[in-house]
Order: sequence, then C-alpha cells, then structure tokens
Amino acid sequence: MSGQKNISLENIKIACRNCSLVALCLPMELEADDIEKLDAIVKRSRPLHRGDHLFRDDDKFLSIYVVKTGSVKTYAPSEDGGEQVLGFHLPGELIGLDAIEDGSHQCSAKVLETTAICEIPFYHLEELSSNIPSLQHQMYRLLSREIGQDENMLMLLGKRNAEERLAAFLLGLSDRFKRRGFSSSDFYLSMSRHEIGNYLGLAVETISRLFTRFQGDGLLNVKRKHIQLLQKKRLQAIILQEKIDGNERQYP
Amino acid sequence: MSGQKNISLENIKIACRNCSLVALCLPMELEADDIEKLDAIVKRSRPLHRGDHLFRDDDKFLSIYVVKTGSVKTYAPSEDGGEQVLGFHLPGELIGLDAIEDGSHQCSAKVLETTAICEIPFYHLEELSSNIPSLQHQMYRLLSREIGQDENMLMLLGKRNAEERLAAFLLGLSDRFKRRGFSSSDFYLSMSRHEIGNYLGLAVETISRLFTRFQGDGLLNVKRKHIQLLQKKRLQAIILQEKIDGNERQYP
DNA sequence: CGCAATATTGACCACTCTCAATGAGGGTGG
DNA sequence: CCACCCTCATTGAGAGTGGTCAATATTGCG
Repeated sequence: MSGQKNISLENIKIACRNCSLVALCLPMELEADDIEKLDAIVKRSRPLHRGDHLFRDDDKFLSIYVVKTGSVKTYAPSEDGGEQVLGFHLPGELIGLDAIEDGSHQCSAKVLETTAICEIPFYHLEELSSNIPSLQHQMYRLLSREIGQDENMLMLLGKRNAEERLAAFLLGLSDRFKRRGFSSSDFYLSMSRHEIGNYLGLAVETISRLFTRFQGDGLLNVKRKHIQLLQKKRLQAIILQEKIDGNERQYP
Repeated sequence: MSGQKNISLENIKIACRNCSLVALCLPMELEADDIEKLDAIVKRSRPLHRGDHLFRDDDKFLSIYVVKTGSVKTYAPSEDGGEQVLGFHLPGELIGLDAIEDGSHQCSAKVLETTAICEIPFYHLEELSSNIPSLQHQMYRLLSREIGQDENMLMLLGKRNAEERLAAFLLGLSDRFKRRGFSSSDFYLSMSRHEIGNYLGLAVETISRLFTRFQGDGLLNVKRKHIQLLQKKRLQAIILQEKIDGNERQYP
C-alpha cells in the first residue's frame, strides 16, 4: 500500500484530503452547506502506527471510521489467538458499520502501516442524517454496499479455488487503488502473506506458491510486498472461468 | 421449514401476523402511531409458490421484502446456470437490502415453498424514516445486522471444515426457528441438499454423507427434509473447536 | 405408473493443508 | 557498520479432506 516505500506522497495527500467526505458524499448528492455540517462533526486524529488498534472486538460502538491514508485490517479474533480476517480497508473506505446493530464492535480493527483516520461519531451522524435526507440516503447506500461486498466474498470463498481467489484479490486491490488515484498495476501490499491467506481461506504456503506460479507465468512481478500486475486480462480470465453447477436448469 | 407437512398452522399464523412489522420494529422503539404509518405503506401480496421469483438479478430495486410464512433463497446466478446461494430467509427476515446501493438487485430471490411476502416500497420507507428517527435508527440496525451475518458466514467459509459448517448451519436454523416460535429441534428443511451444499461451499455428496454420519453418531435424526436435533450440545461442541492460527501472538 | 429430480453410497483422485527445513529482510544493540 | 535475531517468505514432501464420477435408491409429480 504505498507508504511502505516513499511513493508519491503528494499524490496521497491530494487523493485523500477530506477522505471522509469523499467516502460519505460520493456519488455526491449533498449541498455544500450540508457537507460543511458533516465536516463539522468529523474528528481528525493523530496518525496511528503499525499494530495499533482502532478498536477491539466488544468495544463500545461510538463512531465509524474512514481511512485517510494507510490501511487497516478488520478481523474476528478468537480466544486462542486465532483470527479470521474480514477485510482490508484502503483510503476512503469505511470501518465499523457492522457494529451499529448491537452497539458494540463485532470485530477488531488493526492498523497495518502508518495510517491516518477520520472518526465520525455515529450518534451525531445519525442525528444529522435525520435532517438531511440525502445524507440518510447515502448512509443506506453505504451500508448496502458493505452487504454487497460481503456477498461477493461469500461467492469467492464458496466457489473459487485458490488460484481464482488470489487473482480476484489482486484485481480487487488494483481496482480500489485505481479508484483512489493510485497505480492500478504497481503497488505495495501492506498485509502479510499470512493475512492474505487468512482472508482468502487459504494457507500461507498456498499464497506463496501461487505468487511464484503467477510470476513464472508472466502474470505479474512480485518481490516481497511489491506487486506489479503485468497481464490483468489473463488474471481476469482466471476469475471468469464459471463453474458449472449442474443444479438448477436455466428456465426453459 | 414447516409448511412442507401440515404443521401447526395456527402457530404459523400467530407468529407471523404482521411479520413485516415484527422485523422492522423489534426490538421495539416505535410509537404506536408510527407503527401504523409503517403499516400503511406495506403491501401484502398473494402467496407465491415453489420456484416463483420475488425478483431477479439486475431487476430494478423498488422494495424490500419480508417473509411472512414459508422460505426464500437468495442467490447470485451466473450465465451458465451455476449459482452461489447467498442465504435462506425464514419468516420475519428481510430480503433485498443489498440492492439499495445501486438501485438494482445484486442477486435473485426464489421461493422454496408456498410463501407469503410483505413488500415495503423502499422509497416510502426511506421517506418515512426521515420523519421518524427511531425508524431510521432501526433501519441502520437492520442493515448493520445483515453485515454482521455476512461476516459470520465469511468466518464459516474461511475457517470451518465440512462438519463444522453443517453443524453451524443446522444450529443456526434451529435458533431462527426458535426465535419465531417454532420448534428448535424438529423442523423441515425447505431447501435441497444441493442448495445447502452450495450455500456452505460443499458438494451435495458431502452434505449427504455428513447427515448420515451425524445420524449414526446420534446427533440427529434425518429423513429427507425432516430434521430432529437430538444432541444440540454436541453439535455446539463441533463448532466450538477453535482453530489455532499461530499467526499473531497474543500481546504479551 | 413411469419418468425425472433428489439423495445416498462407494471408489478414486486432486487440491490444498500440514509439517519441516531453508532463505531473506529488517530491526536492534554492540 | 556488522552480527545477531526474529519474523516473514519460500520451497519441498507427504497426508487428508472433500470433490468428482458413477451407480443405485428413493421420492415426487404428471
């Protein structure tokens, strides 16, 4: 994720100024003064460092968070130290939406590299959205999007083999970087192989082997955390291999 | 899911009258007259029959739906007839929340047995929630809950083996039936083995074998769609086997 | 009653995991 | 600045879970 090496800091600054607003207002439907109101309740905090927690499982839910720069992983910890990585969050993306329901966080959020975060007190946001229908609408959309993304992951874990999962993961990252103005074919992974494997339901060794294979096949270059996607078309092709299910016929 | 055979129809009627309201208002924070307003925008439709679609992938998103009686599966179809089952929806549960984001449905919803549905036009609901803060809050909670449930599934698919998945599935159903006033240990599956397998990321044959094994171990009785859970404790125990991940140490 | 869809069961095999050893960076302290 | 250590990543060999293929019930439905 950038930042690891010194990569176009200007770019990051430009892309991520007011990231919280970008995330909440895009696609934009808010009036200028509504944006100001929203801006007023956002807290900017000092940067966090690798390993810091934004919040932990079971913490009281007070705010949602937007990544400004850097990256965050969310994960469900279990007593014995094991965990399930639930997601990686890049600049502009929201964290904590799963905690609204019962007022406490369902997962932990840990910073993967030096990261700047905006905190948006949910109570204020909720109040504000009561008075600004377009903000309410935007909130519904953001929550809905989260559901859609999780459903995509369900699909990935339910139907895809190791190769397809990693290809989808890399192309997904690529898209998200692109959307935020970073290179879509040359980036740094801020998460370890282990975390990738955990996220994708695969063993570390499988991830490692796949990287080696993909590189051998000329699909990408990988050196540690540095990834260069060379043939995105072919990566796409890997994912697109539809599985025949044989279950339900097409309606004749 | 009940209904298959003639099981306590009275029970169903009692439990499911105004299911849409139950779903939206529980845990209840709405005033009586607000409930009436909500009630006023709900459309009750004639019952649907096995195989009917509530909506299809890419359909324009107009309403969310609440199951009153019966059951529905949502799934992401692919061109070749394959699919990924995303969820099974029992009385009182919502369908369609993932479609808010871009105004069209992300998945298809198909009725598994004779099923009664409430339709709630989303535009009206949104408008109403603008004027009733507690309804807005409830909407946020419902959307958030959906995210939490999907995250649970991610955990299941990422970390659990076949046995654990089926055990979790059955206990999950059991809980949901219980909450709605049905038996938690004796029920009918409205979905096929194939659909269960698809949902859990397993092959039909695996599901079949596991049922046989579970029955042999005295955990349950199964005859086709009829399930009797005999030893829920032991089923719980199957799920609780935490996986050592060995990744991140516990902070010393 | 007979066909089609659904389930069950068995045999075999492959993908991915596990275990184990080695290598490569990155950070710390001397 | 280098040595050392610790974590992370890579690679190999072997094993096991679950998938695939195929044959046989069983059920439901027209």
